[in-house]
Amino acid sequence: MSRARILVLHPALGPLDYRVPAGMQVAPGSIVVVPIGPRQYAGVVWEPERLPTEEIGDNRLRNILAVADAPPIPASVRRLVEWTADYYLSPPSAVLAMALRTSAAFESAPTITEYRATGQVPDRLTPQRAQALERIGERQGLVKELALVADVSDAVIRGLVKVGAIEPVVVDTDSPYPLPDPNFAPPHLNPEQADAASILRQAVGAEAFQPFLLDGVTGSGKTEVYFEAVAASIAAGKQTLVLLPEIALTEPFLTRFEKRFGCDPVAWHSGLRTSQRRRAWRAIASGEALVTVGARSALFLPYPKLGLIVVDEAHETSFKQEDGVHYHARDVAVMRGRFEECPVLLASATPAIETRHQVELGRYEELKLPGRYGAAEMPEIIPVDMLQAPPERGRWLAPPLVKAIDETLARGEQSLLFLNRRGYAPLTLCRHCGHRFQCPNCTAWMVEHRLLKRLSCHHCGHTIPAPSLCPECKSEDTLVACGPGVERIADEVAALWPEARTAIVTSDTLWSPAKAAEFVSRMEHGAIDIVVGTQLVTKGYHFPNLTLVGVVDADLGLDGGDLRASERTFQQIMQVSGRAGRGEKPGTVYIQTHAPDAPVMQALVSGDAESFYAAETEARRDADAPPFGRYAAIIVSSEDRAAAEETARMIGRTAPEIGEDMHVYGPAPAPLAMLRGRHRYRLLVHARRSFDVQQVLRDWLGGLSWSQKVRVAVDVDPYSFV
DNA sequence: TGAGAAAGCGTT
DNA sequence: ACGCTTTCTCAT
Repeated sequence: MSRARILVLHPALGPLDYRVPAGMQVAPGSIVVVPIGPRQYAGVVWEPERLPTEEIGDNRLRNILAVADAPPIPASVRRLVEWTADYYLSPPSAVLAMALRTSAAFESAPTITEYRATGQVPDRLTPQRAQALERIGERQGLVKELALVADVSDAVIRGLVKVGAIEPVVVDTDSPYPLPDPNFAPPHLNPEQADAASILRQAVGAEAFQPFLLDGVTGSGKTEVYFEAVAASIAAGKQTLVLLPEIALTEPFLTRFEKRFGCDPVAWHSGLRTSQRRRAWRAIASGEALVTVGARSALFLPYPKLGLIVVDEAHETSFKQEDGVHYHARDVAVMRGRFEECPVLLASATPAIETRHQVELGRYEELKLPGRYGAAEMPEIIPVDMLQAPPERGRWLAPPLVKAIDETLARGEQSLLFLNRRGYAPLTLCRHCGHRFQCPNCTAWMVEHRLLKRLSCHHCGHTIPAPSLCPECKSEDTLVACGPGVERIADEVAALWPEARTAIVTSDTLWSPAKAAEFVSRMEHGAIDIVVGTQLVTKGYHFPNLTLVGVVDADLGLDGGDLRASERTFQQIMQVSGRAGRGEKPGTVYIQTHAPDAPVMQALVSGDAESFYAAETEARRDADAPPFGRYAAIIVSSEDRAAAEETARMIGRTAPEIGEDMHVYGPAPAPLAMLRGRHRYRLLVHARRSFDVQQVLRDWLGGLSWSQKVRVAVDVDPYSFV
C-alpha cells in the first residue's frame, strides 16, 4: 500500500501522511487535495525524510482526493521552503502558502469549448448543413458564433456536431503573454556599462549560482546594464525574476521594459485581481512567463527554469516582511539563486552595509558604474542649519530653501520637497485642556488628513471625522495641529507661491498604477512646478527638468535609536537627491537639519560615502551588530495585557544561559506598546554571527506553552525595533 | 445544578 | 484555523 507525506496548507498543522489510492500517480512536488476533518485543503507531496513527523498506522490514513492539474512544485522551491522555514522559525506550510498563493494552483485550467469542422462530410447533407460547412471553413468558435457566421440556426450546428462533421475543442481561456524580444531595442552603453553587461551575460550563460552587487550612483544606468543580463536570459529561453521594493515602482519599470523588449513583462503584486493572478501563476508555473516583475511575494513562485534573479533597489528595507513569515526578500533571493543555480544581481546606488560586507568577504562580486550617464552630473548638496537660519514662526521652509525655490521657479524648472510624513499634521491637541487625539487601538497619535477632513491612525487605519471641538473639555476652536506633514508643506508652498502648480505625492494620492502614470505624464509635460512627496518620490523616477530637491526634515529618521537609523537616513537622502539634475541641467539639494555636524550630514554634504560607510561598519563591528553579530526579536502580544506580560516574563525566566555567545534582553513593553488592539512585549536576543541562534530558539520556545490568546512571534534579523 | 464562558483537544 | 468537548464559575 502506498502512502505519501503531504505538506498541507493548514496554518496550524505540520506535514501529514495520506494514502495514495490505486491508480493515482504522485511524486514529490505534486500538488494534491486532501481531507482534514470535514474540509478540503491543498497540499504538496514532499520527501518524507525531509519533513519528519509522528508515524501513524496505515489504518488511520485517509485517501488523497485528487491531484491538481498544474505542474509540480520543483525541487528547488521545496528546498527553498525548507530553508526559509528553518531560518525564520516559521511553519513550512506558511512558507509554502506563498508559493501557491492562488486558486490556480489546485484548480484545473479555465477552459471553454469551441467547435471546428472535422472535414468529414455528413451522410445526410441538407442545404443548411452544406451552407454551414462551406461558410465555416477553417473557422473555430462557440456554437453561437459559428451559427452567426454560417447564417443558420444553432440547431444545425449542433446537428453537425452530433454526426461528427464538427468537433469540440477545449481551449484555454487565458490568452498567452507576449514574448519579450531581447533584440527589440538594444541600448548604447558606455564602456563601463558595457563591461558590466558582458560579465553579467557571461554569468547568465554559465548557469551557475553567483551573487553580484551592481553598484552605481543614481542615474548611472544600472537598469540598462541589468536589462542586458535579462536579454541574455530571455535569449537562452530561461525565466527571469525582477524584484522591486514596492508596487509604486512597477509603473516606471514597465515603461522602461517595454521600450527595451517591446512588450510588458508579467507583473505579480498584491493588487492583482483573482483572474489576473491565476493567469500569471499558470504562466509562471508552466515556464511560459519569461520575465516576471514583482514585489517580494513573487520570490516563492514555482518558476521551473529560472535563469536570473534581479533585486532592484536592493538596500530597501521594505524587502523585509514585517508580518507572517518575517523573511528578507533580498536574502531569500540569494538563497533561491543557490538552489536554482543561477546568478543573483543586487542593484543599488546605496548598498546596505550587510551587502557591502559580503563583497568585502569576496562572496559577492561587485560591478561598479562610476559616474552618471551622459551629460548629467551629481547634484551639489547644501546643508541648511535650522538653528542658524530658522523658518518664520509657524513655517517649515527655511529662508535659504525658499530663495532656492524662488530661483528655480524663475528659471522655469521643477522642485521637489521631500518629507517622509503623510497627512497634514502628526498630532492634534487641545490648547485649552491639553487633550491629545490618540488611536484607541494603538500607542500612536491620530494623524490629521485635512484634504479628507479626518484623523487616521497610520498603524491600524482607524479613522474619525475631523473634530470641531475638544472631546475632553468641549471647548471650540482650541484644537491645534502640531508638526508638519506633506499636506501642511503644500499649504505653505501655496501661500508662498500662489501661482505655482503643485502636486502632493504619497500613497494616499498615488494609490494605483494609473494615478502614478498620470503624475509622471504631468511632470514630463511641465504641468507641475513643485512636488511635495514622501519616500514614494525618492526612487525610480527620471524627470530631466527637476533641478531642486529640498529635504524638509533630514533629522526625522535619526531619532528612535534604531541600529540602522544613520544608514537609512543616508540612503534615503542620497536617493531623493538622485532625483535632482538627471538631465543636462545641474541639480541642487538643500537638506534642512538641526544637526549639521552629525556624521551622516557631513557625509552627505561632502559626498564622501566611503568614509561614512567605513565609520558605520566599524561602529557595527564594535557593537557586534549586524553583519558582525545577529539579533532576533521575540514579540509577545495579546488583547489581554496581563496575559501578554505574564507570558513574556515566563519566556524571559526560562531563557537558556549560554554565556558569551548569546544574550537575552527583556522583556520590556514594546515601543509600540499597543498595536491593532493587542498589547505587545518584546525580548531581544543578541548572538555571535557563528552561533546557531535558531536552534537555541527552537529548543527554548518549543519546550514552552502559553494560553492561545497570546501570540509569540519571532523576528530573525529584525529591521523594525518597534 | 445548569447556563454560559473559558480552556483544551484533534485534525493523517 | 476551526469545531467540538471538557472544565470552570457563579448564581439560583
